[in-house]
Amino acid sequence: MPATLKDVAREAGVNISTASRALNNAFGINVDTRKHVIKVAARLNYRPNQVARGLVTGRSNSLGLLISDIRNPFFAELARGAEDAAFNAGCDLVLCNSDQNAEKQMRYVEFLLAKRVGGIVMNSVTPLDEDQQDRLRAAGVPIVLLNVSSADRHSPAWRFSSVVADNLYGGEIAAKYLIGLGHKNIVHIAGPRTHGAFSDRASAFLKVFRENGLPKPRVVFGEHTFGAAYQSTKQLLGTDRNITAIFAGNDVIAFGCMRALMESGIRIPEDVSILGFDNVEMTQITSPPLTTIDQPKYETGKAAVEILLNMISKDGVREPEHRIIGVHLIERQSCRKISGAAVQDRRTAKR
Amino acid sequence: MPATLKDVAREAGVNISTASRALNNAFGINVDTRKHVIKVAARLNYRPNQVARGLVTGRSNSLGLLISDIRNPFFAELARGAEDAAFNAGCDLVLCNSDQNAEKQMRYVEFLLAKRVGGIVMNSVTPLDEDQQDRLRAAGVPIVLLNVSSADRHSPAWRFSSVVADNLYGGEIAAKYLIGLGHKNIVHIAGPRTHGAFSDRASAFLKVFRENGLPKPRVVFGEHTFGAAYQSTKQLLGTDRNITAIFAGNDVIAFGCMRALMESGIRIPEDVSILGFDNVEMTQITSPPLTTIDQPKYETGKAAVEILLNMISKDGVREPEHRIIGVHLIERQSCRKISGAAVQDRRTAKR
DNA sequence: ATGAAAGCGCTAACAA
DNA sequence: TTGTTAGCGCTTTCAT
Repeated sequence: MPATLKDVAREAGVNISTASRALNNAFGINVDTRKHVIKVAARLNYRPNQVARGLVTGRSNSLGLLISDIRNPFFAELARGAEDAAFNAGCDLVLCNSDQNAEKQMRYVEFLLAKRVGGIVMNSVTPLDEDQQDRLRAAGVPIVLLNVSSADRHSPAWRFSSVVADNLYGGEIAAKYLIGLGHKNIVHIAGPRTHGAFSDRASAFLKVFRENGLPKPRVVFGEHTFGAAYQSTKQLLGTDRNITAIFAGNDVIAFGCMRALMESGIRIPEDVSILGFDNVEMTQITSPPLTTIDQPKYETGKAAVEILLNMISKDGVREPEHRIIGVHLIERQSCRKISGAAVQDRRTAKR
Repeated sequence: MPATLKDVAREAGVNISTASRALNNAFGINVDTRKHVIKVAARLNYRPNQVARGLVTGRSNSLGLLISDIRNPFFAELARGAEDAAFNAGCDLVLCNSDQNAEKQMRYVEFLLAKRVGGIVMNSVTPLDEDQQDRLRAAGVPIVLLNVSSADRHSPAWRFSSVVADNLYGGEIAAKYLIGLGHKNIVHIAGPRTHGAFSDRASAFLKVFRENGLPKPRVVFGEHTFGAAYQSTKQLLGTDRNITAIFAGNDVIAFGCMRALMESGIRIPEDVSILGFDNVEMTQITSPPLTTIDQPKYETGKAAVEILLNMISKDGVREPEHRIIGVHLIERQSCRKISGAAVQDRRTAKR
């Protein structure tokens, strides 16, 4: 239905390849011819068929973004950063929600591969088994991983690029902050243990206690959703009423905790302190505003597609690139000092 | 680099068209031949090139989703509904953030058209001028509009399909609810006036006052962002300290208002009541939990791509399809009764 | 049931 | 500077 290059060429009275050159402003073409062709193209409302172009050039100018769920505000921000970067480079972004489910994730990958996307930004690959990971690697498409575990990243088999927040450092400052506030009965409500970001935060968190000879806090792994966190907290409250602080694996989990606490008539931070992770926009408007650990989400998405684009351009075999995004504590009002405790001076600028 | 159909055919010792038939489980092919071809294809890790297939079949199995900003939780939910529906139909979704900017929106459309997407789900087209709208229509691609104004929808020139929340009814119940609670000094902080959803809510809201001979509430149009709403509210507070209720154009706006109120030491709902719109997940965890008007977001996105898919399948000229999604009040704790007022019994089940 | 051949819309040598 | 030609990887007549 739409006009083709052939139509333009015929209408302009030139050869199809001349028309192609005119429209792609290549060298070696008469200025007037070009002007004429362009005018004809405009009149016919010609739009170059990217599908056909992709077939011959072998490049598809589309990228895949494979995350667990766009409804998670963390991923929404990240996706926006990714999309902006892609758009600036003339690429489009195909959105895929895997729900962190290995089978679904793999189906999406196959899907993207079949579409011949130029590259894929995806959640950590850890839910995938060895076979699946091998197939991924064999596909030969540039891949940038998000939320990789540092453990994975140092494994010799690791050949993908990655961009991750400094979750180890984040877990560490979380522990130190809560300990510094004088809390003794702390629980860490984490996300799925298979998820690099959460496992790193948890292990670094625990490490601080271990290294200081402090009793090991309880850790509850689960889905990183509002509902799951709500349930976990409710359950926790049934067995232990002496908790004074909760370190949530991320802000959404923190929100779920807060909800459960509120419903049980427990005050924040008077009765229990809550510390989040991510610094999602909504943390500013909860009551009390959530103290949390900020990680630049938009920049993470942006960096991921920049690396991807970079890998695509130099399409030889390249060393994978790893980028670590810094995190820092944002003190708001959801954590309180236990009386008598010495508080460290690690106050951070409130943004 | 990846194996092609030709490779499979050669390796299997059959003609390329036989291989094609075998893989597409068409009729008229020997069962054993098929099995053999399939096995070879698997061994070679063959993945049919959708780009090439699209070129010959003329259909691209990708859809475009053009919204203002995925970071808006409303759109994130909607996008998820859209993506799920697309995936179930074997299509992929290209994500585009227009920032509700006409020029950017148009560039994205051109982009999607050049990719020969099968159809586009997009925000209302109202920021676009007549010329642009005509070009859109002329492109001949199925389009489903979101957030259309009812005014637009009844205009004879309107030839696009649409799915919209019942914003008129929403604005009406908002007004009646606040009036019923006894509020006299109400402000409506709306989104952009060019945006159908917001203009409908505002006009229906005002209509109730007009029809009841009540003084017209002030309406402030602006961006539908946290920051803009925060600013508007701050400004409002500078000029008028007697406000008792705010009807926010959507939940994100409501969050911005709440933040500004909190900072000014104004209590919700003791000093001022706040009513939102959308029933975003976070409304449950604000303090107090936000009373708001629910609209099914996931379903909206889902319905939009279903209509799109429907239009694509019957690719003749078809009557545009319009779907209206019901809304209803969710009473939580951000609105209070002004003493002495008669409260209507319009309590709705808390979900 | 299978093969041969044309062509989708475009780019990219190679000629002229 | 322009035209001719050969594909990119696939589907789809039309023969066989």
